[in-house]
Amino acid sequence: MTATEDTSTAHQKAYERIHELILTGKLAPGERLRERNLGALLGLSRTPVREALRRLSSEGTVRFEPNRGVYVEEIDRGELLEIFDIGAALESRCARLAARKIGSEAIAVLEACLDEMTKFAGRPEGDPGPDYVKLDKRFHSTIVAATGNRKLQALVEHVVSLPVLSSAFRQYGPADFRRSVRQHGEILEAIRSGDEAWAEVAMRNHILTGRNAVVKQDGTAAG
Amino acid sequence: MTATEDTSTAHQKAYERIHELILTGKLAPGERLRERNLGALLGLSRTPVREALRRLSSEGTVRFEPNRGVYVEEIDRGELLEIFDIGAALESRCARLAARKIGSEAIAVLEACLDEMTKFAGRPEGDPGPDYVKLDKRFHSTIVAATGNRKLQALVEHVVSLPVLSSAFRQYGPADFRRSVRQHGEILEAIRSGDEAWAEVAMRNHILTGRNAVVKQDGTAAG
DNA sequence: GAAAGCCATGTTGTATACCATTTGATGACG
DNA sequence: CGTCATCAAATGGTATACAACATGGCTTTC
Repeated sequence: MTATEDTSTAHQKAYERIHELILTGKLAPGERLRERNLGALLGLSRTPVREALRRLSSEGTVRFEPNRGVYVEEIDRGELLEIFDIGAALESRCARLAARKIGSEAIAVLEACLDEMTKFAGRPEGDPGPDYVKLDKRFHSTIVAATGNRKLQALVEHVVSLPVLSSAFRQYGPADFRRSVRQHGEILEAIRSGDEAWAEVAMRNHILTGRNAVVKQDGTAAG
Repeated sequence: MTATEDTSTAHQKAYERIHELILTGKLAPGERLRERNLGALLGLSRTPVREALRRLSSEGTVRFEPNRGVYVEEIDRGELLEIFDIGAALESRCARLAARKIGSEAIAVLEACLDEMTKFAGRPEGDPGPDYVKLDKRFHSTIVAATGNRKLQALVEHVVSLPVLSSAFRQYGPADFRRSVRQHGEILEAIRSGDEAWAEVAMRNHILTGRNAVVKQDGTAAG
C-alpha cells in the first residue's frame, strides 16, 4: 500500500521518517524537536515518537535535555572524520568475518545489489541519488549481518546512521560512482573467495575513499 | 549518602535498573521481559520502562519481537570475543584521541579513580566486586568523554554495556586486580604525557588482558 | 525606570486507558 | 483419540490524560 517500507509499527515508521528528515537536513543540527509537532507531522501520537527519539538518542543522532526538549546533535568536521576511521575499523572487521562465515543466500543478495549498482553507474548523466544510497546501505547491511554478530551489527548501524554518509554521495560525479561500484565488486569477490585479509583491506579502502570525499567536500574554513 | 545515582527521571532509573538486572544475570539471556512486571518491580508505569527497553534494544542488549515481547539477547562465546576485539579497537582509538585533547579536570578525575582503585587492590583479601566495576567504568567513560566525540562515546557505551564486561571481573583474583590497576596507571601516564601511540597500545593491552580472562573463564564446551 | 517575583502558557515526563495481536485452553468434529 | 476451530485471557502497541517543569511576559515594588 503505502511506501512498501516495513512500516508495520508506528514506532518503526516514526524512527525511519525522523531519521530521514535528519539525514536530508530537513531537521537541521541543533534544531529543537517538539514531540507533538513530529507526531502531528507523521500522523502519530507522542508515544511512538518518543520511543523513536530514545532510539535516535542512543545512537547519538539526537540529544535529550531533561525537561527541556530534544535537539538534533551537531557534528563538526573533526568528529566526522574520526567517525569514518571508526567505521573503517568496524566494517573492515565485518568484511573479514563475513569472508569466513557468509552463506550462499547472502552472497546472492550482494550479487543482486552489485548488479543494480552497475546499472545505475552505467547511466550517462543523471545522479543515481537516493537509490544508490539505498543499494549501498543494503550491500553493507548484508555483509554486517553475515557476521552473525548482533552487537557488532548494532554498532555499525549506529555509525552508518550518520547524516553525512549519504551527503558524501551527494557530490559524487559519474566517475566516483563507477569507482564505488568497482570497489563493491572487489569486496564481493574477496568475500566470495573467502580471502579474509583481502576482504578486510578492500572494505577499508572503500570506506576511506568515502572519507576522502568528505574531506574535500567543503574546503572553506566555515566555523 | 543514598544511592547518589542520577535517578532524577523514571526513564533513567528504569534503564539503570534493568541494565543492572541483565548484567548481574537476574534477567537471563533469552528470558522474556514483561513490561507490566518490570514496571511493578521498579514502581513505575510501562511508559518509562518501554523507553528504557528501546534504548537497550538499540544497544543490542535486548530484542523486540513485534507483538511478541522483549527478550534478553544471548551472546555466544565467539561473538563475545569479537566484541572484545572491537572494544579494543574503539577504546584504544579513544585513548589516542584523549592523549591529544584531554583537559586538566578530566586528568584529575582519572587520578582520583586510580587512587581509589589502588586502595581497593591493596586490600588483603576481600573482592572489590561491584565497586571496582564502577571505578573501572568511570575511568573508561572519562577517557571516552575526553575525546569530545559524542558519536564515538555512544559507540563505546554500547560495547561496554555488555553483561560480560563485569563478569570478567568476577573471577579476578588479587593479582589480577593489581595488574588491572597497574595497567590503568600506565594508561593514565600515557595520556597525561600526551603520548598518543603509547596511550593507544596501553589501552589495547588493557582490554585484551580482559579478553584473555574471559577466554579462560569457562573452558567447558557448554553449549 | 529597573529589577524581581508571579502567573500564564507551552512542553516534557509519566500514568492510565484502549485497541490489536498473540497464545493457550476448551470443545466440536473427523 | 487426534486435530482443528473458536474463544478468552494476557500482553504488546498506541493514544490520551494528567502532572511537573521551564519559559516568557506582566505586574508590582523600590
